[in-house]
Amino acid sequence: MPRIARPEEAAQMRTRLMRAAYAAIAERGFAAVTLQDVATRAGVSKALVLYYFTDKEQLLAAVMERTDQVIRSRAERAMREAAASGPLAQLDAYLDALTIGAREHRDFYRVFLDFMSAGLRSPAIGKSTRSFHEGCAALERETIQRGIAAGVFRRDLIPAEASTVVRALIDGLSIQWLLRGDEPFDQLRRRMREAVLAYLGA
Amino acid sequence: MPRIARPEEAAQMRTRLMRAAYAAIAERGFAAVTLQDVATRAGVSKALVLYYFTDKEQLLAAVMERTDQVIRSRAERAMREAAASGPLAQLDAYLDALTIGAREHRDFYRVFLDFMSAGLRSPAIGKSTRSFHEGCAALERETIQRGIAAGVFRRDLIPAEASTVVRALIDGLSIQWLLRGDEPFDQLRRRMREAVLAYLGA
Amino acid sequence: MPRIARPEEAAQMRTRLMRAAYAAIAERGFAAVTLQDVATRAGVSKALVLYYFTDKEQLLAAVMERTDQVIRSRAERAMREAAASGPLAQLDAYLDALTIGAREHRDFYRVFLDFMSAGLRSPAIGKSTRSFHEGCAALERETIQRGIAAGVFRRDLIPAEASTVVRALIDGLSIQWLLRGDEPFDQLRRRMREAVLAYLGA
Amino acid sequence: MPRIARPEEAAQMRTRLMRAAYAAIAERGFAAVTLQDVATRAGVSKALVLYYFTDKEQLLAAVMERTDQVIRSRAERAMREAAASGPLAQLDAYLDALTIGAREHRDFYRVFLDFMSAGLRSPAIGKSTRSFHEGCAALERETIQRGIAAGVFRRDLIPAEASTVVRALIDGLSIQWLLRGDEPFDQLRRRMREAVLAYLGA
DNA sequence: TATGAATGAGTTTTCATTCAT
DNA sequence: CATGAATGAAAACTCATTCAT
Repeated sequence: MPRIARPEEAAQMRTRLMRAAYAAIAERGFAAVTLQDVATRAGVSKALVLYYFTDKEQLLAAVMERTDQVIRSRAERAMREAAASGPLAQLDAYLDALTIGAREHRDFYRVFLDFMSAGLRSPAIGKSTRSFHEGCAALERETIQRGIAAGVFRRDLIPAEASTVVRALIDGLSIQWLLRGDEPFDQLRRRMREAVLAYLGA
Repeated sequence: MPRIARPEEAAQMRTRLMRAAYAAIAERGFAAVTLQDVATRAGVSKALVLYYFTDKEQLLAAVMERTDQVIRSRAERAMREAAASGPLAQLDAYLDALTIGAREHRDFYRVFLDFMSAGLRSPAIGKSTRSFHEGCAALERETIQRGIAAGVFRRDLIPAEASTVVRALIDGLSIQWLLRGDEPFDQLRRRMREAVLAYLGA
Repeated sequence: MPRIARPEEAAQMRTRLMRAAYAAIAERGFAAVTLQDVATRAGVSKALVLYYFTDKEQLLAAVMERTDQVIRSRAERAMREAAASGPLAQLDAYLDALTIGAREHRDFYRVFLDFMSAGLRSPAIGKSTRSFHEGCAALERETIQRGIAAGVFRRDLIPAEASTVVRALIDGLSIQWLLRGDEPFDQLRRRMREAVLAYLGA
Repeated sequence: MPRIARPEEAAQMRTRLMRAAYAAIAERGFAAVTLQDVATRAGVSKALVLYYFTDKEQLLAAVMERTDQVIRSRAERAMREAAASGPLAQLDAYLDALTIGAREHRDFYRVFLDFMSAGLRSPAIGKSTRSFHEGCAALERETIQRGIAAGVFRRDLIPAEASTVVRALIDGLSIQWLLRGDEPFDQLRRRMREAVLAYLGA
């Protein structure tokens, strides 16, 4: 546990290590990642990883926590910026924020898939994956409510239910795209948008 | 690689080992499963596992392959039996066949989540997860086509696209239910049915 | 331990297994040979090997014992047949009998090298390698004595010493030939003959 | 694969491990040596052995390589020092350098015998045993040439052939001495010297 | 702060050997 | 006689973690 002499540099190093770990998980899979992988990728010694994170589990939990924050705040910002343009534009902005690039999306779902699985056994990690799901659902709920109010979505939707369904579509379609391996990213984006809009009755 | 003297007993033992492995994965996770786990659960020695399966990877690949077969053939049978009762009944039969019990469903998605992830790196396993997805999609496509023809589903659906979406709903909702941990199983079933029907425009 | 119901067939099977073991050692090396190797090569089950030989060590000891007998009796016969033609012809006959073919010689020294090493730790095997060395030395001694008596070899030779040296030449040159891997077999035979004759002062 | 912080200490540890391995091979035989043996003998943990050597094969290859270097450089030095005293003295110096003690010689040929055998299947090890043989042959060749030039050895010797024969005598006699187990070391030395001189026609 | 050195606990895998049929 | 099934013991190797510097 580092005594924080220079807090900023410490935070930088932690970020560097978490990024290295994220990349390592995306490439080799959660279970196969070793501290050596992370250290090598970050250009530091294996021991340093455990200097900044108590143990491997803590590092990995921090990775998911950070991933949750990064992705969700990007989505939030996008929605805020599109708030004035109406529910449909806001929904598009949200979906765009979650699918910014093929490489990024592939890496994210590789990592996320592993974390969801790991979260079933590790409470610390489970907390972050749930936080991500719930955070996203909250954003979706908001847009859905507006859309219902604005009359662009079906009247009979229950926002809490519908947001769960929207989330399921995003996860489910992304996972299939990931497993297929060769499907164009644009097809995923189009399909996701259409499915969500169809479900919402837009 | 045993030369099989009594084929039936050999098949029984293989099944016993695959079941033990399935249970072990559901409980401890794909990556954490050891041959010892499997052996202990099956009540045999560690070495016997490798007598029936060349190595750990082969065993695990066989587990996913068998799981694919078991689940899919159950779904197929259910659909065949409901074929006469119309598309809606057939869809219900299909969904019921995929959600026969809380315990079973939880175990299946725990295992399946892990296998999807593992399949990204191991071709042998990837083959089975894709086979499962494609097999299910084929069944869904069939029902959707009938539903469109019978006028109970939206006209503008493209069966190949719609089956992908239905699959996404089933996977996505199941995963969320799994992660939440405490949600009643009936709620998942109801939500799944409603979401699918809403999407299909029934 | 087989109760010898049909002694001849039992002996045949033992021979078959020893031959298979010999070939396996030549190919894979003494240490790497498994009972499965031997069984597969002999076309029988692994368990049968241990039905005819108490354990692996016994089998291997028997292999060396048999090899000793086969090679030495061949050399003896050759020498007996050449007995009338004088010491030089007898020496040639002896050397020819020990170097009947490249393949055979390579296999024999591969196996013999391993057995010499193994004999350092296993008394049963050591007995056979010593027996081979001593048996050969006896044959050599005999010829040397005749050669000295006939005046074709150096007078100052002490047969017991000289036979040891001749044996060293045969072993040492064969081992070098084996290690080099690509040297023509005829070169070994020529060199061996010349070295022996030079040493004996012929 | 340690990045070396203190190169000297690392080299010391590597040497310590190679010595331990050498002793283990001499005692238990190449094939029977385990990493645990080596570790125990070196007074370190099993894992440390693999910290310094990628795997068991690398360690063993390094042992033979080092043995080759140690023995050959001793022989070279001895010959250099005796260079002024004439070919016969140089030959004696060479033979003395190769037979410095019963214990050492026994260990060396135990190890060497195993390595020769192992070198037939492992190229890395074969390289070292060949290097040893060739290096020794080169030294022998040199002395033989001088001896011929000085008129103390037979005129008709071809140095390249003769060095091979000398090497065969050294190996062959040493192996027999080793197998016999109880023969006085001096007898080996005397016999070796006499056989070599007799062959060279001194 | 940072790291190389060192280790212990665990995992897969191999194989001689036993045993019931 | 012969074999497939089953096992226990041991081996190489991996890796998170600790520690001295």
